[in-house]
Amino acid sequence: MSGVSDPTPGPAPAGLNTEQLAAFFALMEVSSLLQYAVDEHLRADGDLSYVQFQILARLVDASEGRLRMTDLADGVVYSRSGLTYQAGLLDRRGLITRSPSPDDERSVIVSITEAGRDLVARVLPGHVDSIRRLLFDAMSDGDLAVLGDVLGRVREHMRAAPPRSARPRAGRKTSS
Amino acid sequence: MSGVSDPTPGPAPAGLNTEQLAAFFALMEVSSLLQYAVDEHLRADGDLSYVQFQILARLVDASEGRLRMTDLADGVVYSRSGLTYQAGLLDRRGLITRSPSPDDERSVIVSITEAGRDLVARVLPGHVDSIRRLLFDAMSDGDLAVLGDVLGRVREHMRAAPPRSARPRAGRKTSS
DNA sequence: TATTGTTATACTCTATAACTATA
DNA sequence: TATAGTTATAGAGTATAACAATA
Repeated sequence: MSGVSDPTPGPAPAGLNTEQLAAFFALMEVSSLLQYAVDEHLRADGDLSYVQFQILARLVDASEGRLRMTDLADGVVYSRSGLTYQAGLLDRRGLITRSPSPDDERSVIVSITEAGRDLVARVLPGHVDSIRRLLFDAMSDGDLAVLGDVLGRVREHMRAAPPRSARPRAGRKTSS
Repeated sequence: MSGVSDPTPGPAPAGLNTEQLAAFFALMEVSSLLQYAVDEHLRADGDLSYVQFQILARLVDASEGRLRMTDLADGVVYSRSGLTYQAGLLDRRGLITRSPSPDDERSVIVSITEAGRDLVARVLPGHVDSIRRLLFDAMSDGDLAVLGDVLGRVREHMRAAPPRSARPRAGRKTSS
Protein backbone atom coordinates (compact mmCIF):
# COMPACT_ATOMS: atom_id res chain seq x y z
CA MET A 1 0.00 0.00 0.00
CA SER A 2 2.94 2.29 -0.28
CA GLY A 3 1.65 4.03 -3.34
CA VAL A 4 -1.67 4.83 -1.81
CA SER A 5 -0.60 5.34 1.74
CA ASP A 6 2.30 7.50 0.83
CA PRO A 7 1.95 8.91 -2.66
CA THR A 8 4.61 11.51 -2.07
CA PRO A 9 7.84 11.20 -0.15
CA GLY A 10 8.02 13.14 3.02
CA PRO A 11 6.19 13.47 6.30
CA ALA A 12 2.76 12.78 4.76
CA PRO A 13 1.23 16.07 5.86
CA ALA A 14 -2.49 15.45 5.85
CA GLY A 15 -2.52 11.71 5.22
CA LEU A 16 -2.90 8.72 7.42
CA ASN A 17 0.05 7.09 9.06
CA THR A 18 0.85 3.44 8.64
CA GLU A 19 -0.92 2.45 11.80
CA GLN A 20 -4.09 4.28 10.88
CA LEU A 21 -4.09 2.85 7.42
CA ALA A 22 -3.67 -0.67 8.74
CA ALA A 23 -6.48 -0.17 11.22
CA PHE A 24 -8.75 1.20 8.54
CA PHE A 25 -8.13 -1.68 6.19
CA ALA A 26 -8.53 -4.19 8.99
CA LEU A 27 -11.83 -2.64 9.95
CA MET A 28 -13.10 -2.66 6.40
CA GLU A 29 -12.07 -6.24 5.80
CA VAL A 30 -13.36 -7.55 9.11
CA SER A 31 -16.72 -5.90 8.71
CA SER A 32 -16.95 -7.02 5.12
CA LEU A 33 -16.23 -10.64 5.95
CA LEU A 34 -18.54 -10.51 8.93
CA GLN A 35 -21.28 -8.97 6.87
CA TYR A 36 -20.83 -11.61 4.23
CA ALA A 37 -20.85 -14.51 6.67
CA VAL A 38 -23.84 -13.25 8.61
CA ASP A 39 -25.76 -12.62 5.44
CA GLU A 40 -25.05 -16.08 4.18
CA HIS A 41 -26.17 -17.71 7.40
CA LEU A 42 -29.39 -15.77 7.57
CA ARG A 43 -30.09 -16.56 3.96
CA ALA A 44 -29.42 -20.25 4.39
CA ASP A 45 -31.22 -20.60 7.70
CA GLY A 46 -34.23 -18.42 7.13
CA ASP A 47 -34.06 -17.00 3.60
CA LEU A 48 -33.57 -13.56 5.10
CA SER A 49 -31.23 -10.76 4.14
CA TYR A 50 -29.49 -8.97 6.97
CA VAL A 51 -31.70 -5.98 6.43
CA GLN A 52 -34.83 -8.08 6.68
CA PHE A 53 -33.50 -9.71 9.81
CA GLN A 54 -32.81 -6.30 11.28
CA ILE A 55 -36.35 -5.21 10.63
CA LEU A 56 -37.76 -8.30 12.28
CA ALA A 57 -35.34 -8.06 15.20
CA ARG A 58 -36.36 -4.48 15.77
CA LEU A 59 -39.99 -5.46 15.85
CA VAL A 60 -39.32 -8.30 18.26
CA ASP A 61 -37.74 -5.83 20.64
CA ALA A 62 -40.39 -3.20 20.17
CA SER A 63 -43.26 -2.79 22.57
CA GLU A 64 -45.93 -5.30 21.55
CA GLY A 65 -43.97 -6.03 18.39
CA ARG A 66 -45.21 -2.93 16.62
CA LEU A 67 -43.52 0.10 15.05
CA ARG A 68 -44.39 2.78 12.57
CA MET A 69 -42.76 2.65 9.15
CA THR A 70 -40.94 5.87 9.89
CA ASP A 71 -39.48 4.51 13.10
CA LEU A 72 -38.24 1.48 11.25
CA ALA A 73 -36.73 3.62 8.52
CA ASP A 74 -34.88 5.71 11.08
CA GLY A 75 -33.11 2.64 12.35
CA VAL A 76 -32.43 0.88 9.11
CA VAL A 77 -30.55 3.24 6.84
CA TYR A 78 -32.88 2.90 3.93
CA SER A 79 -34.93 5.33 2.01
CA ARG A 80 -38.62 5.12 2.62
CA SER A 81 -39.25 3.45 -0.68
CA GLY A 82 -36.60 0.90 0.16
CA LEU A 83 -38.34 0.11 3.39
CA THR A 84 -41.66 -0.18 1.63
CA TYR A 85 -40.05 -2.67 -0.71
CA GLN A 86 -38.62 -4.78 2.10
CA ALA A 87 -41.82 -4.56 4.11
CA GLY A 88 -43.69 -5.76 1.07
CA LEU A 89 -41.48 -8.83 0.89
CA LEU A 90 -41.89 -9.59 4.59
CA ASP A 91 -45.62 -8.96 4.39
CA ARG A 92 -46.00 -11.31 1.45
CA ARG A 93 -44.31 -14.03 3.48
CA GLY A 94 -46.63 -13.47 6.40
CA LEU A 95 -43.84 -12.37 8.72
CA ILE A 96 -45.31 -8.94 9.35
CA THR A 97 -48.61 -7.17 8.86
CA ARG A 98 -49.30 -3.56 8.08
CA SER A 99 -52.28 -1.56 9.24
CA PRO A 100 -53.17 2.11 9.39
CA SER A 101 -52.48 3.78 12.70
CA PRO A 102 -55.51 4.80 14.74
CA ASP A 103 -53.66 7.83 16.09
CA ASP A 104 -52.43 9.23 12.82
CA GLU A 105 -54.21 8.20 9.69
CA ARG A 106 -51.09 8.86 7.64
CA SER A 107 -48.99 6.37 9.52
CA VAL A 108 -48.70 2.67 8.99
CA ILE A 109 -48.17 0.36 11.93
CA VAL A 110 -45.99 -2.63 11.21
CA SER A 111 -46.59 -5.63 13.44
CA ILE A 112 -44.61 -8.82 13.60
CA THR A 113 -46.64 -11.98 13.30
CA GLU A 114 -46.27 -15.25 15.15
CA ALA A 115 -44.60 -16.66 12.07
CA GLY A 116 -42.22 -13.74 12.15
CA ARG A 117 -41.34 -14.32 15.77
CA ASP A 118 -40.89 -18.00 15.12
CA LEU A 119 -38.55 -17.34 12.25
CA VAL A 120 -36.42 -14.97 14.29
CA ALA A 121 -36.29 -17.50 17.09
CA ARG A 122 -35.28 -20.21 14.64
CA VAL A 123 -32.58 -18.14 13.00
CA LEU A 124 -31.18 -16.40 16.05
CA PRO A 125 -29.04 -19.19 17.53
CA GLY A 126 -27.10 -19.74 14.33
CA HIS A 127 -26.81 -16.03 13.80
CA VAL A 128 -25.37 -15.45 17.22
CA ASP A 129 -23.19 -18.47 16.89
CA SER A 130 -21.59 -17.35 13.67
CA ILE A 131 -20.86 -13.95 15.15
CA ARG A 132 -19.24 -15.51 18.14
CA ARG A 133 -17.16 -17.91 16.13
CA LEU A 134 -15.97 -15.33 13.65
CA LEU A 135 -15.57 -12.33 15.86
CA PHE A 136 -15.31 -13.13 19.53
CA ASP A 137 -13.45 -16.39 19.47
CA ALA A 138 -10.49 -14.40 18.25
CA MET A 139 -10.39 -11.94 21.12
CA SER A 140 -9.90 -11.91 24.84
CA ASP A 141 -12.23 -10.32 27.34
CA GLY A 142 -9.88 -7.39 27.50
CA ASP A 143 -9.97 -7.02 23.74
CA LEU A 144 -13.71 -7.06 23.82
CA ALA A 145 -13.92 -4.38 26.44
CA VAL A 146 -11.58 -2.06 24.59
CA LEU A 147 -13.10 -2.73 21.20
CA GLY A 148 -16.57 -2.05 22.47
CA ASP A 149 -15.45 1.09 24.19
CA VAL A 150 -13.61 2.54 21.21
CA LEU A 151 -16.22 1.61 18.65
CA GLY A 152 -18.93 2.96 20.89
CA ARG A 153 -17.21 6.30 21.02
CA VAL A 154 -16.58 6.30 17.30
CA ARG A 155 -20.22 5.57 16.69
CA GLU A 156 -21.28 8.52 18.81
CA HIS A 157 -18.81 10.67 16.94
CA MET A 158 -20.21 9.55 13.60
CA ARG A 159 -23.78 10.02 14.65
CA ALA A 160 -22.97 13.54 15.73
CA ALA A 161 -21.68 14.34 12.25
CA PRO A 162 -24.05 12.22 10.17
CA PRO A 163 -22.64 11.53 6.75
CA ARG A 164 -25.89 10.74 5.06
CA SER A 165 -28.09 13.36 6.63
CA ALA A 166 -25.83 16.01 5.18
CA ARG A 167 -28.32 16.60 2.44
CA PRO A 168 -31.73 16.33 4.02
CA ARG A 169 -33.88 16.35 0.94
CA ALA A 170 -37.17 16.38 2.71
CA GLY A 171 -37.37 16.30 6.43
CA ARG A 172 -34.78 15.70 9.10
CA LYS A 173 -35.02 19.12 10.56
CA THR A 174 -32.17 20.20 12.78
CA SER A 175 -34.84 20.79 15.41
CA SER A 176 -34.09 24.49 15.16
CA MET B 1 -32.44 -5.37 22.33
CA SER B 2 -33.65 -7.45 25.21
CA GLY B 3 -35.79 -9.64 23.05
CA VAL B 4 -33.02 -10.51 20.70
CA SER B 5 -30.13 -10.50 23.08
CA ASP B 6 -31.90 -12.53 25.69
CA PRO B 7 -34.83 -14.42 24.23
CA THR B 8 -35.06 -16.70 27.22
CA PRO B 9 -34.54 -15.89 30.89
CA GLY B 10 -31.52 -17.41 32.45
CA PRO B 11 -27.78 -17.50 31.94
CA ALA B 12 -28.02 -17.32 28.14
CA PRO B 13 -26.07 -20.53 27.51
CA ALA B 14 -24.82 -20.21 23.97
CA GLY B 15 -25.68 -16.57 23.32
CA LEU B 16 -23.72 -13.38 23.39
CA ASN B 17 -23.45 -11.34 26.52
CA THR B 18 -24.43 -7.72 26.66
CA GLU B 19 -20.93 -6.51 26.07
CA GLN B 20 -20.44 -8.69 23.02
CA LEU B 21 -23.75 -7.67 21.58
CA ALA B 22 -22.97 -4.02 22.05
CA ALA B 23 -19.57 -4.44 20.43
CA PHE B 24 -21.10 -6.30 17.51
CA PHE B 25 -23.72 -3.66 16.87
CA ALA B 26 -21.20 -0.89 17.24
CA LEU B 27 -18.94 -2.58 14.73
CA MET B 28 -21.72 -3.07 12.24
CA GLU B 29 -22.95 0.48 12.56
CA VAL B 30 -19.53 2.06 12.43
CA SER B 31 -18.49 0.11 9.38
CA SER B 32 -21.80 0.78 7.71
CA LEU B 33 -21.58 4.51 8.27
CA LEU B 34 -17.95 4.54 7.23
CA GLN B 35 -18.69 2.55 4.13
CA TYR B 36 -21.51 4.89 3.27
CA ALA B 37 -19.48 8.04 3.79
CA VAL B 38 -16.46 6.77 1.90
CA ASP B 39 -18.60 5.60 -0.97
CA GLU B 40 -20.31 8.93 -1.18
CA HIS B 41 -17.06 10.84 -1.24
CA LEU B 42 -15.53 8.68 -3.93
CA ARG B 43 -18.67 8.96 -5.98
CA ALA B 44 -18.83 12.72 -5.65
CA ASP B 45 -15.11 13.34 -6.14
CA GLY B 46 -14.32 10.86 -8.86
CA ASP B 47 -17.51 9.05 -9.83
CA LEU B 48 -16.05 5.86 -8.40
CA SER B 49 -17.59 3.17 -6.26
CA TYR B 50 -15.50 1.89 -3.39
CA VAL B 51 -14.90 -1.33 -5.28
CA GLN B 52 -13.66 0.54 -8.32
CA PHE B 53 -11.41 2.64 -6.15
CA GLN B 54 -10.03 -0.50 -4.55
CA ILE B 55 -9.20 -1.94 -7.93
CA LEU B 56 -7.40 1.21 -8.99
CA ALA B 57 -5.61 1.53 -5.65
CA ARG B 58 -4.39 -2.03 -5.95
CA LEU B 59 -3.04 -1.33 -9.39
CA VAL B 60 -1.29 1.82 -8.22
CA ASP B 61 0.49 -0.22 -5.59
CA ALA B 62 1.30 -3.08 -7.90
CA SER B 63 4.61 -3.40 -9.61
CA GLU B 64 4.47 -1.23 -12.72
CA GLY B 65 0.76 -0.78 -12.17
CA ARG B 66 -0.12 -4.15 -13.61
CA LEU B 67 -1.95 -7.19 -12.27
CA ARG B 68 -3.69 -10.21 -13.67
CA MET B 69 -7.46 -10.38 -13.43
CA THR B 70 -7.20 -13.34 -11.10
CA ASP B 71 -4.91 -11.48 -8.73
CA LEU B 72 -7.34 -8.61 -8.63
CA ALA B 73 -10.24 -10.95 -7.99
CA ASP B 74 -8.40 -12.56 -5.09
CA GLY B 75 -8.18 -9.22 -3.34
CA VAL B 76 -11.57 -7.82 -4.14
CA VAL B 77 -14.16 -10.29 -2.98
CA TYR B 78 -16.00 -10.47 -6.23
CA SER B 79 -16.80 -13.27 -8.52
CA ARG B 80 -14.82 -13.30 -11.71
CA SER B 81 -17.76 -12.13 -13.72
CA GLY B 82 -18.23 -9.29 -11.29
CA LEU B 83 -14.66 -8.24 -11.77
CA THR B 84 -15.03 -8.44 -15.52
CA TYR B 85 -18.02 -6.15 -15.21
CA GLN B 86 -16.16 -3.61 -13.11
CA ALA B 87 -13.08 -3.81 -15.28
CA GLY B 88 -15.27 -3.15 -18.26
CA LEU B 89 -16.52 0.04 -16.67
CA LEU B 90 -13.03 1.21 -15.78
CA ASP B 91 -11.75 0.28 -19.22
CA ARG B 92 -14.51 2.21 -20.91
CA ARG B 93 -13.51 5.27 -18.94
CA GLY B 94 -9.89 4.90 -19.95
CA LEU B 95 -8.71 4.32 -16.39
CA ILE B 96 -7.29 0.89 -17.11
CA THR B 97 -6.33 -1.17 -20.12
CA ARG B 98 -6.50 -4.91 -20.60
CA SER B 99 -4.14 -6.95 -22.69
CA PRO B 100 -3.32 -10.62 -23.03
CA SER B 101 -0.41 -11.82 -20.95
CA PRO B 102 2.72 -12.81 -22.87
CA ASP B 103 3.51 -15.49 -20.30
CA ASP B 104 0.14 -17.17 -20.21
CA GLU B 105 -2.17 -16.67 -23.13
CA ARG B 106 -5.17 -17.35 -20.94
CA SER B 107 -4.45 -14.50 -18.59
CA VAL B 108 -5.36 -10.88 -18.97
CA ILE B 109 -3.05 -8.20 -17.66
CA VAL B 110 -4.79 -5.16 -16.27
CA SER B 111 -2.77 -1.96 -16.37
CA ILE B 112 -3.63 1.35 -14.87
CA THR B 113 -3.40 4.27 -17.25
CA GLU B 114 -2.12 7.76 -16.61
CA ALA B 115 -5.70 8.90 -16.37
CA GLY B 116 -6.28 6.22 -13.80
CA ARG B 117 -3.33 7.31 -11.72
CA ASP B 118 -4.43 10.91 -11.99
CA LEU B 119 -7.89 10.07 -10.81
CA VAL B 120 -6.60 8.16 -7.81
CA ALA B 121 -4.31 11.02 -6.97
CA ARG B 122 -7.16 13.47 -7.26
CA VAL B 123 -9.52 11.45 -5.13
CA LEU B 124 -7.10 10.21 -2.51
CA PRO B 125 -6.77 13.31 -0.33
CA GLY B 126 -10.49 13.63 0.22
CA HIS B 127 -10.79 9.91 0.74
CA VAL B 128 -8.12 9.87 3.40
CA ASP B 129 -9.51 13.00 4.91
CA SER B 130 -13.00 11.63 5.35
CA ILE B 131 -11.63 8.51 6.97
CA ARG B 132 -9.60 10.55 9.39
CA ARG B 133 -12.44 12.84 10.27
CA LEU B 134 -14.96 10.09 10.79
CA LEU B 135 -12.83 7.43 12.32
CA PHE B 136 -9.60 8.68 13.79
CA ASP B 137 -10.64 12.05 15.10
CA ALA B 138 -12.72 10.16 17.63
CA MET B 139 -9.91 8.08 19.06
CA SER B 140 -6.65 8.54 20.87
CA ASP B 141 -3.33 7.08 19.83
CA GLY B 142 -3.82 4.37 22.39
CA ASP B 143 -7.24 3.56 21.00
CA LEU B 144 -5.77 3.31 17.56
CA ALA B 145 -3.06 0.94 18.64
CA VAL B 146 -5.46 -1.38 20.40
CA LEU B 147 -8.06 -1.24 17.68
CA GLY B 148 -5.52 -2.05 15.02
CA ASP B 149 -4.13 -4.86 17.06
CA VAL B 150 -7.45 -6.50 17.84
CA LEU B 151 -8.90 -6.09 14.38
CA GLY B 152 -5.72 -7.37 12.84
CA ARG B 153 -5.96 -10.53 14.88
CA VAL B 154 -9.64 -10.92 14.11
CA ARG B 155 -8.88 -10.55 10.44
CA GLU B 156 -6.30 -13.31 10.60
CA HIS B 157 -8.78 -15.47 12.43
CA MET B 158 -11.41 -14.86 9.78
CA ARG B 159 -9.04 -15.49 6.94
CA ALA B 160 -8.08 -18.77 8.50
CA ALA B 161 -11.71 -19.87 8.45
CA PRO B 162 -12.89 -18.22 5.26
CA PRO B 163 -16.62 -17.82 5.18
CA ARG B 164 -16.97 -17.50 1.46
CA SER B 165 -14.46 -20.05 0.32
CA ALA B 166 -16.44 -22.69 2.12
CA ARG B 167 -17.89 -23.80 -1.15
CA PRO B 168 -15.12 -23.53 -3.70
CA ARG B 169 -17.05 -24.14 -6.86
CA ALA B 170 -14.12 -24.14 -9.15
CA GLY B 171 -10.68 -23.39 -7.96
CA ARG B 172 -9.33 -22.17 -4.66
CA LYS B 173 -7.38 -25.28 -3.92
CA THR B 174 -6.34 -25.80 -0.33
CA SER B 175 -2.84 -26.07 -1.71
CA SER B 176 -2.78 -29.64 -0.43
C1' DT C 1 -8.82 -32.11 -17.42
C1' DA C 2 -8.04 -27.63 -15.06
C1' DT C 3 -7.61 -22.75 -15.35
C1' DT C 4 -8.56 -17.96 -17.16
C1' DG C 5 -11.69 -14.90 -18.53
C1' DT C 6 -15.99 -13.32 -20.97
C1' DT C 7 -20.85 -13.27 -22.01
C1' DA C 8 -25.75 -13.74 -21.33
C1' DT C 9 -29.14 -13.63 -18.18
C1' DA C 10 -31.83 -13.08 -14.27
C1' DC C 11 -32.41 -11.21 -9.93
C1' DT C 12 -31.92 -8.24 -5.78
C1' DC C 13 -31.52 -4.06 -4.05
C1' DT C 14 -31.46 0.98 -3.95
C1' DA C 15 -32.70 5.70 -5.23
C1' DT C 16 -35.52 9.27 -7.47
C1' DA C 17 -39.54 11.43 -8.50
C1' DA C 18 -44.37 11.65 -8.86
C1' DC C 19 -48.37 10.79 -6.44
C1' DT C 20 -52.10 10.25 -2.67
C1' DA C 21 -53.78 11.26 1.69
C1' DT C 22 -53.73 13.09 6.18
C1' DA C 23 -52.10 16.82 9.84
C1' DT D 1 -47.38 23.60 3.78
C1' DA D 2 -45.33 19.52 5.85
C1' DT D 3 -45.43 14.69 6.82
C1' DA D 4 -46.29 9.43 5.93
C1' DG D 5 -46.25 6.15 2.78
C1' DT D 6 -46.71 3.93 -1.88
C1' DT D 7 -45.76 3.29 -6.69
C1' DA D 8 -43.33 3.40 -11.00
C1' DT D 9 -39.18 3.24 -12.89
C1' DA D 10 -34.57 3.15 -13.80
C1' DG D 11 -29.96 1.84 -12.64
C1' DA D 12 -26.08 -0.46 -10.27
C1' DG D 13 -24.33 -4.57 -8.76
C1' DT D 14 -24.02 -9.53 -8.14
C1' DA D 15 -24.30 -14.45 -9.11
C1' DT D 16 -24.92 -18.43 -12.12
C1' DA D 17 -24.17 -21.01 -15.92
C1' DA D 18 -22.62 -21.69 -20.45
C1' DC D 19 -18.95 -20.78 -23.25
C1' DA D 20 -14.18 -20.30 -25.62
C1' DA D 21 -9.37 -20.60 -25.35
C1' DT D 22 -5.11 -21.93 -23.40
C1' DA D 23 -2.09 -24.96 -20.10
